[in-house]
Amino acid sequence: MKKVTINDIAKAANVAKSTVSKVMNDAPTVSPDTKRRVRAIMKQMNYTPSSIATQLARQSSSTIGVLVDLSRKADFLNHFFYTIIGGIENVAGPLHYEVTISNIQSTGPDNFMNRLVRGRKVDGLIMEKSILTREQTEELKLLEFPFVSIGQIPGAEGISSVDIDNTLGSGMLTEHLLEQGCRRLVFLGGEPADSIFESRSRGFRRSLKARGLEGEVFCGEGTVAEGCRMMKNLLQSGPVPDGIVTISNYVAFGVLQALQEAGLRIPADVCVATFDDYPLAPYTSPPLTCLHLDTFELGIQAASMLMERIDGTVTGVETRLLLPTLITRQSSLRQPAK
Amino acid sequence: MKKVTINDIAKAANVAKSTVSKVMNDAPTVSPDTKRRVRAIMKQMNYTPSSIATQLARQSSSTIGVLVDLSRKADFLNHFFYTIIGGIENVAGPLHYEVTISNIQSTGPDNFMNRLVRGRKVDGLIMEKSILTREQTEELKLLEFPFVSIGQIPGAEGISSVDIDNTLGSGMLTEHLLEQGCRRLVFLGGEPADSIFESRSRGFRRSLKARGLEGEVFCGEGTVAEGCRMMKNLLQSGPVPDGIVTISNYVAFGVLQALQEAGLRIPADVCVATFDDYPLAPYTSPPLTCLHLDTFELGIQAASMLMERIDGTVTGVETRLLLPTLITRQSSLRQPAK
DNA sequence: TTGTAGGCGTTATCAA
DNA sequence: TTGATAACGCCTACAA
Repeated sequence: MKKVTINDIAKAANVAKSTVSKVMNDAPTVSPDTKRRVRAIMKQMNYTPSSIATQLARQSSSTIGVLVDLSRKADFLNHFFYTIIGGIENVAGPLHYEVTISNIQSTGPDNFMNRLVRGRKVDGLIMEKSILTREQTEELKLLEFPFVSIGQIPGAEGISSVDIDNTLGSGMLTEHLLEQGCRRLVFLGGEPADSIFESRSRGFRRSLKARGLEGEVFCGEGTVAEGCRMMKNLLQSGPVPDGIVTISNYVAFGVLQALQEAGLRIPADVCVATFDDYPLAPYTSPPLTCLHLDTFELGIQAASMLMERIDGTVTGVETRLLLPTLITRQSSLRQPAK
Repeated sequence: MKKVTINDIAKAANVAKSTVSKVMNDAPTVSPDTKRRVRAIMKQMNYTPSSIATQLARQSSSTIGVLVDLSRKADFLNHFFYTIIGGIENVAGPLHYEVTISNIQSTGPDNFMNRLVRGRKVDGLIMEKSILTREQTEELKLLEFPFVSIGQIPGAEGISSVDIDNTLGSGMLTEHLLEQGCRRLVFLGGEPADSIFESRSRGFRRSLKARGLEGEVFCGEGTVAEGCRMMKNLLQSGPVPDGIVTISNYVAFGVLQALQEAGLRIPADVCVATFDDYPLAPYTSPPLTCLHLDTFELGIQAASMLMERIDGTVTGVETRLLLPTLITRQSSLRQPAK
């Protein structure tokens, strides 16, 4: 596979290589005639320009980087990664940008800041909210390097981000349960350190307060086992709640188990509604009422925000919040909708 | 952010830029003294070499491409993508290779073959078995372009690939059920056109035959609903099987539902064992016996095979098969292991 | 409308 | 041990 370069084309077409270059970029200062001729030769010789040489000449990598922490296995990203990447590629591709995945290893001088940012391997960066340190975000801002966070970074101002509107989302779940006649609501969450727990539980409390009600919030590991344990505790101590909002499908699954073991009827005795809509959620017994999060759109928005910043169209800080969708199923439907 | 180049360093250090280059590559023909001096200046001026310029000079992109079809939503990759990428990055990263994800859109002259392969944007390619056309694989072979397939391509010879040993895997599941005393076994699969169905059902049949037994094989869409439907059909027509091997967690989930609705006891009346080990599998009722597939290792093997071919260490065609792991849970354990 | 020449930031090959 | 100098393959004034 010997590579044919712009020079070969120039020779074969009997023109200067600058003319060939102009043809490739469809410059208006080239006669239609030579354009045709050069193009024919390019096709005939099976020529494709070297993207690397173009990048060097243009001083742009035409690549956006997606930074992940591959050492974290049970990540939010784990389940949504493919879809998010799909969304990103969906806007980057048509703009002739490549998407590269980079593991963020802080080890040595080979870290992403040097490799990708200073080494100009990428023109911009997208990452999950919690993988950058404070210093790293500051450095990126200082370098005026374009980047967009997926998920809002709590406490960090001046960073553009896209996120699901978690607070609104738990409001939707909560109000749905209230509409179904629930009055003693409980929110079962995950890791308290995770900012998602904060925003979701906040929406829960706020919705209740708007109706003059109150509800308790619990947190744990966010696993099936933990959801089950938390629910069992609730059943033993104090009055049994009649509506449960959970932070994830895992916790919801544990809750369903605990309730069934206790012989409670769902949704007659207790309604359950949860964040996330995993593929199996329609098939639990009973099927789970879920809040669907459009992660493909999350990727699209993140990438389009980034592209705006890369080409300089937009400079300011911006946060876009996406609306979740409530999907009602049996676990919360007391009077089946018609 | 004004960029400091090799020239700036050369000037500041009072040496030729070729010397600076040598220092960067730790050439033995540079005195330790100047090395120290140049390095100090590089650090002081916060210099990082331009990877693009390096790539052009070295005629290598130091990038491997992962080709996916992002238009296919419910893909095998959907669930394992993150882990596979993790494995790939795990070998590419330390070798200073970047990993870029590319959507395979055949549209126009902007297809991957031109953009990535001919445009030399990547040094090699990894893709899922079924996204390349026959012509494309032939063209890659013709160009002697390094690529590795995840999953064996049925009928296509001369392509290096990594795969789970599916035939062996269904053998493991089948024999496990036989050991538990099952005698009337059935295999419930997915799309018959998918080569995975072929290899997995083959292993099922082969295992039974080795013991002088036979079992029926059914196929469908591979969804929960379809699994449920297939199982119900089985319960109505003919003798009820006492052991079910399913091609995926989805089908298994449907099977569990059907069996429970029919009032059959698991595993007393019917045992269930399935391919794949999704996060919720330990929490179904009863917990599912699964065949765990090490997708991280899949990524590792694919990437290391590719790297061998990129640097020319290995040239021949090779297929690596990975051993799955049987994880026994209640759905198939008649006499609880001690 | 086309061609010439220099630049993008490295690496590599020789001389010095 | 170092330093010119020419690649690498493309883009972009500017000149013809």
